[in-house]
Amino acid sequence: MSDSANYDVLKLDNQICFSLYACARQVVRLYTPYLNELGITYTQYITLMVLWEKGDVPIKELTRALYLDTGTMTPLLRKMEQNGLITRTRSKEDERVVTISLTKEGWALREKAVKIPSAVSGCVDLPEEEIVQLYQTLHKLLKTF
Amino acid sequence: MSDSANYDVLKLDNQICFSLYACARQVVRLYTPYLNELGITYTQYITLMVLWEKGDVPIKELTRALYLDTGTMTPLLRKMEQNGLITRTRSKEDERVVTISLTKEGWALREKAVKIPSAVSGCVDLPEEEIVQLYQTLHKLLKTF
DNA sequence: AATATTTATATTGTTTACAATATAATTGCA
DNA sequence: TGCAATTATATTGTAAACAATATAAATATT
Repeated sequence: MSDSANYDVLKLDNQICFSLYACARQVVRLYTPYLNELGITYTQYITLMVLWEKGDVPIKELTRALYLDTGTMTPLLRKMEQNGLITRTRSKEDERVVTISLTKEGWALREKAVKIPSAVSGCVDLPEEEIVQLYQTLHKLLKTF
Repeated sequence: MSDSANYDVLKLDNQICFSLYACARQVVRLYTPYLNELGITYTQYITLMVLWEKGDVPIKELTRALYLDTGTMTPLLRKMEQNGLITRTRSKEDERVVTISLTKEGWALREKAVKIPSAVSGCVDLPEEEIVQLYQTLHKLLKTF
């Protein structure tokens, strides 16, 4: 078998990782036109989701919730601050901690954003049952990391 | 309900897109240490997979197979060319077309890469059945794009 | 208390990722 | 034939994404 090693495992179609990777990018792309209307990117959108839900959040908690690196988070938050969506406040109890808060503009975007999920889910053509199953599996997988 | 609009749809946990996005990045990360040993990135890896399977491939076909943009593909291929993994040949029948071929080094990587899928799948802690289901759903979804 | 370790954030450098636009070759059609 | 669309690739500009490292504050340890 040395010569005719079975390379089937290296076929793209057999890679669950690739389908995850490609699907994720395509689905994010479905959001883009809606997010453009709000003047935000997808990563900014999910950051806002955490803030809308939890209020003031330390950067550390944001990176954990979004599975992102500080090297991604720092410039992202700088941009959002420039755009007037958030503010940074250094904690007084622990000077290392920087807490992110929404500005009035940041809160206001929520009203518009609330229409996005249903608009996008209309673009995903899968039976409800399968979506639920997908959702559950992905969450289970996510917890193993 | 105007005032107490239901913002639950904007919770991160309710976003199938987010779980896709986060899972994809985490799974890609599982590959990184193995790919580092081969001196390639994940995107280079999936590009190589197409080439290993199909031989000479026009750029157009690569972008289609990988769901990537030419703005991503061009610098990626330039890098792989610099690293001696591939060559570019402009087609004689159609001067617009550039065909990518593997060099000896590119082919040689296949021997080492063949061990990666099983190594990584050992890191994914999900029942076989659920993985199959996930795989099928993702492929179905991918075809809708 | 002094030092080592840990923790939270920031910085640097490299590689994606993609929209928008450009360019050049090919095809379609009036 | 001649010119308008189409097609394949490249370029530009912006924003992620992450490893590796740096920095400064807090905590633990001797």
